[in-house]
Amino acid sequence: MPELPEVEVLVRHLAPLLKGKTIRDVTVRRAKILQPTHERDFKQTLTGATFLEIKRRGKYLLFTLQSPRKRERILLVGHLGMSGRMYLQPSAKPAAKHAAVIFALGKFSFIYEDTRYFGRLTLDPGALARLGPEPFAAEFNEEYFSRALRQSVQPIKVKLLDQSLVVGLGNIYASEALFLAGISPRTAAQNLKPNQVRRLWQAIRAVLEEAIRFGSTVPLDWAGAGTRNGLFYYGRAEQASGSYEERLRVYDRAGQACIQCGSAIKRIVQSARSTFYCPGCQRAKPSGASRAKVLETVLVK
DNA sequence: CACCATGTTCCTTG
DNA sequence: CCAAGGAACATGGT
Repeated sequence: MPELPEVEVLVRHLAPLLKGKTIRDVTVRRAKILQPTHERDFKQTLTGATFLEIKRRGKYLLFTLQSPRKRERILLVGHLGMSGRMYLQPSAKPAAKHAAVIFALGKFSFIYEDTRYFGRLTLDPGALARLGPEPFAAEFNEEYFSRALRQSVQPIKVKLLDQSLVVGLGNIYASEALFLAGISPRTAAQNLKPNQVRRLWQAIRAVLEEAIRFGSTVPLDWAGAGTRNGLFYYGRAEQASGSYEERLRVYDRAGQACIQCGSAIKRIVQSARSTFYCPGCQRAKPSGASRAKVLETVLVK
């Protein structure tokens, strides 16, 4: 369940539940998830340690723990990959089929589950060094963004997935941000006009912010079975469940009418991944005036 | 059976 | 050395 908003909401959910809790026992069912940390070190370091703080960096979860013996602090780095989940459940309940790591905390256990095992739960912070600025940080300003885009010939959609440019966007929110900004996903990054760069910069923050707000107000079933559970970006799944409005404007809506102009949403493949966009609102050569209307309304909220 | 899936890393190519 | 493209990772849903 990755992409920044989902991780942010998860971190806010977990923080009060984990703070102050001590790990009494560690069960590793899939050592692959710990790489490059070895299972032995992992267990030895974390058994007896107490959770102090839980934060987010990009799509990574950062757990700071207090070592039982030494004064040293421990940094546990988590990433959900494509299908990872984290939640607490009563210790008596048997762990899920794809539970990769189980931390016994006493009455409850903290579970890291991952069907496809693409995620990580490791003591190695190496991946963090390659990350670009946080989208809501001051370093991510228009000047920085514009300069970085000027150096790339890649299609803008592909470039937005590059976590060294800015962290947090994934395949869903990259398409959503481009729709809000009224920019074609095929445009080479370096060919964006200054006003497009500004709109995109605003749109990135707007989509992520909107999604965090949505995820914070929706009841989420973190540990339940099925395809949902904290996957609040699935607008259609939520709608099927009853009370939520559709939230995604273009993602996974190929063939449906654009909410802004009525054109049929298109699906194309870029870098072997699906991109969704509106051929009416996101033209390579912008001509009309009816663009970025939705962005305006999102910015106002 | 075929194709698709929220992500990142590694290898190859230019 | 760098940028870009694609395969690989592993499992499940449709």
